[in-house]
Amino acid sequence: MSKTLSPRSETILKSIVEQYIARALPVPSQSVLHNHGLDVSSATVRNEMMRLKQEGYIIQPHTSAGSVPSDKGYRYYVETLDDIRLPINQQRMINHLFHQVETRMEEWARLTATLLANLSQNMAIVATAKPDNCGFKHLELVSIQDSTALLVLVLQGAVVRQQLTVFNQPVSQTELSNISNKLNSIFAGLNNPQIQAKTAELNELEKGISDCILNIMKTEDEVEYEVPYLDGLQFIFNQPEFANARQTTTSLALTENKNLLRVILPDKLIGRGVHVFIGKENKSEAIQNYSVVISQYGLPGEAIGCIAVIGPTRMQYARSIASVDYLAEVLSGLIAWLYGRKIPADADN
Amino acid sequence: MSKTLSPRSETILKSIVEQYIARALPVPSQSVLHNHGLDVSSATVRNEMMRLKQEGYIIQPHTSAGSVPSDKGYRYYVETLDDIRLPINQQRMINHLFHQVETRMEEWARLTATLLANLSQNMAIVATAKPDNCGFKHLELVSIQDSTALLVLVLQGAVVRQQLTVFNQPVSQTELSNISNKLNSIFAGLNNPQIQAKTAELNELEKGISDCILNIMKTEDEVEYEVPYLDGLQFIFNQPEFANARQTTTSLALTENKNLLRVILPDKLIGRGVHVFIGKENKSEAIQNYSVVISQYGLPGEAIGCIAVIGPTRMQYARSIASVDYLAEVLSGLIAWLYGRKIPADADN
DNA sequence: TGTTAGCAGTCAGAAGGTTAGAGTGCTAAA
DNA sequence: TTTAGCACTCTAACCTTCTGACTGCTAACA
Repeated sequence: MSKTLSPRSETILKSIVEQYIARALPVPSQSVLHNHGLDVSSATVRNEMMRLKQEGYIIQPHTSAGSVPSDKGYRYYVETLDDIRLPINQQRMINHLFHQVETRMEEWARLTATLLANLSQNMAIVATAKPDNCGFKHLELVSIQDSTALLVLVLQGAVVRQQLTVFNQPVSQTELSNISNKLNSIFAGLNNPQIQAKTAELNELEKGISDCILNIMKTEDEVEYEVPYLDGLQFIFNQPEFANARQTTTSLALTENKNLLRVILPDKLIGRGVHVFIGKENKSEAIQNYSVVISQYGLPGEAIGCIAVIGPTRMQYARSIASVDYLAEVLSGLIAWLYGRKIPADADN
Repeated sequence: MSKTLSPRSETILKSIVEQYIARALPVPSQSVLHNHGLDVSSATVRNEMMRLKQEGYIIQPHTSAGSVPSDKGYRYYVETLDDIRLPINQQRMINHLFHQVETRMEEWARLTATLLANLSQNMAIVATAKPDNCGFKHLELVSIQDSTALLVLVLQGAVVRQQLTVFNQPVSQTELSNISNKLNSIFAGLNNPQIQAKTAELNELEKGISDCILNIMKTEDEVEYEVPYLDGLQFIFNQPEFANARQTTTSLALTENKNLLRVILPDKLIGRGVHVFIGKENKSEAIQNYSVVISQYGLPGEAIGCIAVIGPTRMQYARSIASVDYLAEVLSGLIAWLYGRKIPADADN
């Protein structure tokens, strides 16, 4: 899609994008000159800028103003970015922090969200990895009182779900243990339809429990992503461009909180790696003033989660891309480990 | 603390508070007249308002402006409120919704937060009920792969906690089951120090597991409240008084998200029922522009949670108080049921 | 053909001044 | 104690003016 610009044009565009990202003010030709050590006059830069404007890479807010990158300008900038790896010391810091919560899975997403938000200085969203087709692993019934029990269900991928179960008559812990033992041996490793097929051989009480299990598993299968972890909302609100657009921002970031993932996800994330959607490139109108840097993680075909950074189109793309990339790698490594798969070679250094 | 006002003064103050709550604009004497059918002239109202101002119930932003209630004015208003029960149809709606999630405990807090936010049209915080002294109930070890197991711990009050455990050598599911059976019979019903006393009689592998258990239980005991559920942030941001105070609001509501509970909780919540803290009455400076309507719920001495509404001092107190009151009752009923206690008589109609 | 100096032209935003009217505070009379 | 009436105050809206930051263009130059 990107016509190539001459090296000088590219330098100028790059300078404009970077200065605008840094200062959020239209960039005048003088500043471009000053920033990059181009050995030409501001008039020459102006000529080039005129061409960039004609080709749609930059926009002038008004006649006597400097230039602001357009979505197309940002796109060119992102495509010509190089060296977007996270600095080694930050990688080490991340590894260290993840090592500390290695055994507490529920912390993985939270930590990722916090790190991602702070690294990118933008809002971060982390959806936990969900098994594609969740299989039964283990059941436990713990008596809470006479006729109420806590059903604890462990599914594939170490997903734990609990639910209260109320019986018509009192059921002792011994009976509960017998039931769970029986169901554990019958259901081991099965998925929803397979379990459904087995329910014929159960008595009424067991049937009730298995219905409960099926219900939970069905819910798990239907949900596309878990409720995502969110962090760094404050970065969005502190952006100067949103100083007067409170309403818009608010409705985006908060009201839609729960379906935010649906909003930012494009129809299909094709292939692995980091994807960037700039402004109008987003399918959802609600975020066409924003950019999204997003990546899936996990084991394709087994468990897929996704992490993303959302910020103004004027965001630090290099930082965001590097952060998303690295954290997706780290999470993929953890998931692979959890599923007993080989950790990808580049995820553990 | 409240000196009583003459009936007419009270009517005027009430009118000012209510109009200011409704419109967020200083209330002129004319509007007071118009609002309440007082059979006097605006000059008379002005005289009364002058007295209210001198006694600190209302404030004038500037000489030629209408009146705005002070914290003291709001306080008087709240104390003289009557009939602050939730309408029956709303109560029924709430009961219905809770009935639908009765068995899914993790939904209780989320639903409460959503309801509270929407009923009060303000930000709602719900901290789940935490057992005072959490006792061991049940342990389960589920093999994840050769030398990794998922430890699922059920504590008193149907609290479920999970954690991965990594062993030095492979451990089979049979071995794991033996260990969990043994520990279950030894630890049943015990609390942290009691379990610690029993660890002498364990072998190394079991010791590792019990350390893990102790660790989780210790963490549970130390945490005062769980990470609270939050909803209705959008209501705060849409308040007109925060249109230009983005920074302040943001730092309050988002940055401090995690310790928000600590911020809003007064040093000691004495007694049951709903408490209201208006503006400067709050101990934490960060929320001295806000009002907090808060109530504990649960079983005193066994499991205590807390729910609160936070909004501008210009909030709909009647609605908020009624909502907090009723939802705390409903939650208390659920907790009582969970703990096998009698449901308080007034919580289930 | 590309580069540059120079300068006219444009426009946003700040600064300053004016005005309208909303609302009070006070006074004097009922 | 209440009220009419009026002077006074102060904000917010609306001008106008001014400044200076930048561009866009032209004509000369390499």
